[in-house]
Amino acid sequence: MSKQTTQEQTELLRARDEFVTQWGAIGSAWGINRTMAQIHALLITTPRPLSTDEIMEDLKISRGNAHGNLRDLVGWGLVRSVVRKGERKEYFEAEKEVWKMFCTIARERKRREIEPAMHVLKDCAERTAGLRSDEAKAFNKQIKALQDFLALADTVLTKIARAEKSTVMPWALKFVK
Amino acid sequence: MSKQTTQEQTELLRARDEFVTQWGAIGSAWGINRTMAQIHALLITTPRPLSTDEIMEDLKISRGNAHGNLRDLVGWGLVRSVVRKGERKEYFEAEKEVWKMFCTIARERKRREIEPAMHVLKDCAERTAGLRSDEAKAFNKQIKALQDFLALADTVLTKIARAEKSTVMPWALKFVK
DNA sequence: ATGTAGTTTCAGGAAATACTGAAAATACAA
DNA sequence: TTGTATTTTCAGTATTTCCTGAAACTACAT
Repeated sequence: MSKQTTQEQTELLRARDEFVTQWGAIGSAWGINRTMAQIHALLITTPRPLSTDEIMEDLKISRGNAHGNLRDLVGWGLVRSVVRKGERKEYFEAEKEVWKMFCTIARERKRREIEPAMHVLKDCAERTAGLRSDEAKAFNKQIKALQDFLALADTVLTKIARAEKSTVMPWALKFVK
Repeated sequence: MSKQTTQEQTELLRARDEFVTQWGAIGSAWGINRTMAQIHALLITTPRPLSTDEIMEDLKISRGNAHGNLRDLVGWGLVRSVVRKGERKEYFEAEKEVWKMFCTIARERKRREIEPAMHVLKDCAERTAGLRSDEAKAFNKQIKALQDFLALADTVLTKIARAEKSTVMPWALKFVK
């Protein structure tokens, strides 16, 4: 292996490391735990599936941590486990196509967070629907405004996430201009 | 004050409380601290500006906590402080129009989180642009795909957040059907 | 049955984050 | 000035969240 190649490999490893680290930090700003974001970052930038042990070693994390976060990623639908025939060990690979990733994340966050939020709003709106004081009316109106907005956002997101990339992209590009 | 009125007031307070509590929980799933989300929820559903002391009492939090989170909300542009003439105390009121709220949040998250993310990607792409191994090429390609997607999303969001509600809503409604 | 490779669980500990409360600073009035 | 109301800061503490590591479990091979 030439010196040149070794240097290049090092540079690639460094870049991937930087990406993994930073992606973890970014994830936590969006309420996603650091390790989960890091594992995801690692998997989407590694061409072959990785085993739990490889991930543990690369990120210097414990088995329990790697295991749990991998299961969560599988639960989100962002990662799938693959088994090589003749081997017992489980390997993991991420969906790499960015558009699909986006759709999956949108769908899941919708299910996990937007829908519960809508329930809260619905409940608050119903509980105050009959009240007659000015303050109660204002409250009810404000809650309904939030409800309407969320419902619309939800619908738009759903449509986008269900559509094919090929139908949304041209529209998005047109929109941008 | 009639018994009827008192009951209604209690019901309103309960509903607001429920909203404030749940909104705090929802906020933390999106990486926003619970108290900040609660103060925001309180302010957007209260018709008049509130003082730090009123907020402290309502949410049962310390002065330091209330103060810091109020400053953060002002920093986000979601809340502004108002001074009643002849009074020293500072009062706070939230932007209540949901569309404006959305635009503000979109603008700020873009500035605080999407832009840093784009820098990371740009850096990783540049560092690996010249490498020739297949793995490096694949890495570079994947990073660029993320970059393109984020850039597009960023632009679309910016456009939407800059546009008037009156221009976006009809489009959104049309899109939904 | 027994051994082995691999996975899962979870009690306890560590780290990150958020909060309190009191003291210091500030701003204004008399 | 001096006093008073209000805001700001921040060291220490509490809480939440996350992680470790080892033991229990599972599945399969011999």
